[in-house]
Order: sequence, then structure tokens, then C-alpha cells
Amino acid sequence: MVVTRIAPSPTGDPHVGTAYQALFNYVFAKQQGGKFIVRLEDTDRSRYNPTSERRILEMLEWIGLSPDESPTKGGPGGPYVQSQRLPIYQQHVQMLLESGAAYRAFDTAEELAAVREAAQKAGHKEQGYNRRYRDYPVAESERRAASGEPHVVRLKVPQGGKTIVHDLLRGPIEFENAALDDKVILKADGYPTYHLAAMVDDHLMGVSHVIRAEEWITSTPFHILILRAFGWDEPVWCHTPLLRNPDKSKLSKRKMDTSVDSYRAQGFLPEALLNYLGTMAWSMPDGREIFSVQDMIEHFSLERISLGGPVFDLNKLKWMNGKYIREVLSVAELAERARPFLERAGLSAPSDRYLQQVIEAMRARFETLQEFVDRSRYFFSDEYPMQENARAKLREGAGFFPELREQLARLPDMLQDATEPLLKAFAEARGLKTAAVMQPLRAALTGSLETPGIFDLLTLLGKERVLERLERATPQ
RNA sequence: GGCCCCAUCGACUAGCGGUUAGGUCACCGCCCUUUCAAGGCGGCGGCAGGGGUUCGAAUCCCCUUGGGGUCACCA
Repeated sequence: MVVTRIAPSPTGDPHVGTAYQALFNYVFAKQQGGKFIVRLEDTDRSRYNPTSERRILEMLEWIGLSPDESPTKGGPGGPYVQSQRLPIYQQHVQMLLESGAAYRAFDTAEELAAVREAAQKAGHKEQGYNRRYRDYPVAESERRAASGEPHVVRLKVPQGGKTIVHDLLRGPIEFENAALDDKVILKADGYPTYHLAAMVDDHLMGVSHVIRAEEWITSTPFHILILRAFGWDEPVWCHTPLLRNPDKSKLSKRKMDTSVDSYRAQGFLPEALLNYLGTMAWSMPDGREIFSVQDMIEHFSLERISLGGPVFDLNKLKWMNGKYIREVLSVAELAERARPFLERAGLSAPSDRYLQQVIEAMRARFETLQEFVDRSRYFFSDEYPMQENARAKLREGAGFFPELREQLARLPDMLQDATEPLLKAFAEARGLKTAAVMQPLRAALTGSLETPGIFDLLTLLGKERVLERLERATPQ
């Protein structure tokens, strides 16, 4: 059975890279009739962030990549939080200690730093651990450990030969074992390092395919060595390209907005964000660019992942979000999603019908739900900003506003059948171009020159508000 | 710097020995539109360079260059 996983570290905001990895792991697992696991890697106490954990899990639900097994859902391989699995790791490390595949090292942090510094000064190329305790007498090691002396446990990496990583996308990648380090697998605080914990968990949880970012390639030989030390089989390794900043470096919050929560707050739709991520290093066989996760599951193959590192382009993400807004979601759905944004801005719609009508009119004019709110304020409140270019138009119309208002007031309603002839006749009677009437009117009604069509505006705003705003726009 | 990965328009990509190198975003122009968008049509723009292999290379191999990742008791 195919089992995939993501193993995020709860250290901060839910990262788009996590959503990206989740997408590929989820889609592949679902397509193969397998399962998708989420496991939290919180073995670094110093970087642990208590709210991050919950937010990562919530993010996955929001975006629609719900795991089959996770800290909140549980499952046969649980617990799914590494800090709750300490006995398991310690037990496994003990096995390696007993088999001689690992050894205790009693170097202090200061000693290591000093050694490293000395090596650097001497211009040594080898930067790894000096393996001081690799051949330390076992009895002595046992004694010092038993006496409570702080220590770490390191893996005894073979000093000759090579380890080959068979990457699904890149073929065999060779590493000289001599160039590898005796990495720490159990820290002095009793917590395992990522390398040990991830391999033990992947094995115990039955993970068949490790689909992860390419930054892990260089530590994969070490992972393979851990697996071998236990006598376990390797999963299929598949390293996907890293999402990039515009300058091509690894996507980072210093240079880009990497928080999924932030995109959510800006009014990006989960479907659109997911669709966009799906076009990063992957493409639909038929070239379609707008596709759902379900479409992706139907046509996915790991082999179609391209290897160049894709730049995360906010511009195209926005375009795609707009595409979903105007062509994929129904007006009713959009209304429901827009409502919380409206409320957060202190606005509310008098009715579902009205909200939907406004959205229909605005649909092609916003690309995020926040933009919708920002650009539609005049539909929901009489307090809206007057833009500078609109103010200028207002002055042009000031002279005829009272008369225009008078005439509009005599109409039974503001429907186009009545308002259009009126506006045209009104302009003609004064020797004005129709636009010379419409633009000042638009400015008076909305404070803006970028709005839906004037007749939609009149209809939606209704007679009462139209007359009121016209009056308000007329200088006393 | 060592090791490792990668390389098609500015960006995302299609291409997997024979194509006028296709599509999308962005940009520019035109159309539609008495606003702004959206939409339609068109345009600009690319196989990093050099060697091979081959009748024939964007496609295969090598070198160079460039970019990236990684070298923690972080993941």
C-alpha cells in the first residue's frame, strides 16, 4: 500500500512550501488508493511554537488536503507528534548502540566549537566531526553514561565505499561515505534529531514513498545508512524542486509572503492557491492550467514533475484567483466566502440577494475577496472615500446635479429602461456628451471612477440612495 | 570553498532525435465598452556557451558558465 506523509515542523506560520508538499503527497496517495499522513516534527524544543501546530493542521483542512492520519485524527501508527514518541526513539537508539552501529560521544558543545574553529583556521577542508569517541571502549562509555554524564549518540558511518540514493526523478546519486559525517541521532536532551526520528517513524508508519523537497537530497545517504543499520527497507525517494523567491533562492519569509494564513486573510481561495501550486513544477498532460485537486488525482504522475526550481509568482497567483472568482465559483459560493471579509470591514449586506447582485456586478473587477471589500464599500455603506479623480468629475457635474436629481426623482424606479433614456435626453438637452453626465454621476454615487456600469449602479443602489448621494454631492 | 542538484521566452511550462519551438502570466497594440475591469484578436520575447554522437539535435554524451541546495546536539 502506498503511504505518503508530510512532516512539518511547528516553528511558525503555516508555510506555502508545506501546502505544496502536502499537495503532491496527498494527490499521489489518493491516486494510488493509499493514505496520506501528517506527522509533526517537534524535536527541537528551542524552536517550538505552540500555536503553530494547530495552525498547520487547520491550514490543511482549509485548503482541502485532509490527512488520513494525523495528530488530531489519530491512526494505527500514532502518536503523530514526535515529542510524544520519545521512548520509541530511545529504544531504537539503544538497539543501534547494542549492535555497534552507533556510539556515545561526550564532547561538549564548547569542545566541538573549538575543534571546528581550529580546523577552519588550519584551512582543513574536512569540516565534519572528528570522531573522537567512535572507537571509545564500550565499557567506559557505559560507565560514563550510567553516571549521568551528558552525551549524544552518533551513527557510525562506514568510512569507505559509497552510498547511492536512487531518486525517482533523478536516477542514482552517488555519495562517498568518507565524505559523510558521524551525525548525531540522539541529542543530549534525550530528543532524537530529525534524521533518526524521521526514519524510525517512516518505517513504523509504513511510509512507502518519501516525497519531499530537494533540500533533503544531501542528507538522504545518511537516512539510508540509518535504515540499513536497522535492517529496514528503503522507501521510494522522490525529491521535488524547491519553490523559489523571485531571485531564485529558496522561498523564504524574509523575501516573500510564505504564510498560507496570510494568503487566506487576503482573500485568496484555497482552490486557486492549490491550483497554482499544482502548476509549480507540474503540469496537466493536456496543458490545462485551471484544474482541481480531483483533476490532478486523475491525471497525476510523479514523472511529470519538472526539475527546475519554480519561482513563486504572486502576480500569476492573483490572476488565477481572479479566474476562480469570475469563472469557477458560483455567485452564491462567492457570496458566502465574501461575507466574512465584509463583516471584518464592519460592513454587512441587507440580504443574500443584494450581496449576490453586487458580486455579480463586481465579479470581473476584483481578484481577491479583500479587494472585493475594498472596491465595493459604497454598495454597503454611505461612508466611502472620495477619490481625487472622482472629486474632479464631481465639480464638472455640480452645475446640473440639482436638475438631474429632480428628473430622477420623478421616475418610478432606477431600472435601466427608465434611467437610460433619461440620461441621454438630459445630456442632449444640454449639448453635453452622455459621458459628461454619466461620469460625474458615477463619481457622486461611488466616489470612484472605476465601478460597474452606471445602469447597474443605479439599479443596485436604488432610488433613495441615488437621490440622497446626488444631493450630498451638490455644493450648497 | 567541498559535496550534491538543476538549466526552453522576464515568470510558470509543453517538448522526451525530424515542430515555422506550443500554451499561460506579465508587457505592448487593436477590438468590444459613454468608466474601470473582464473578454476577443494580434504582437514582443526563449532552447546559457562550446565540443561531440547522429543523415538530423531543445531533446543523447562531455566540458565550461550560470543558478540553487547542503555542509548544526534545526528541521
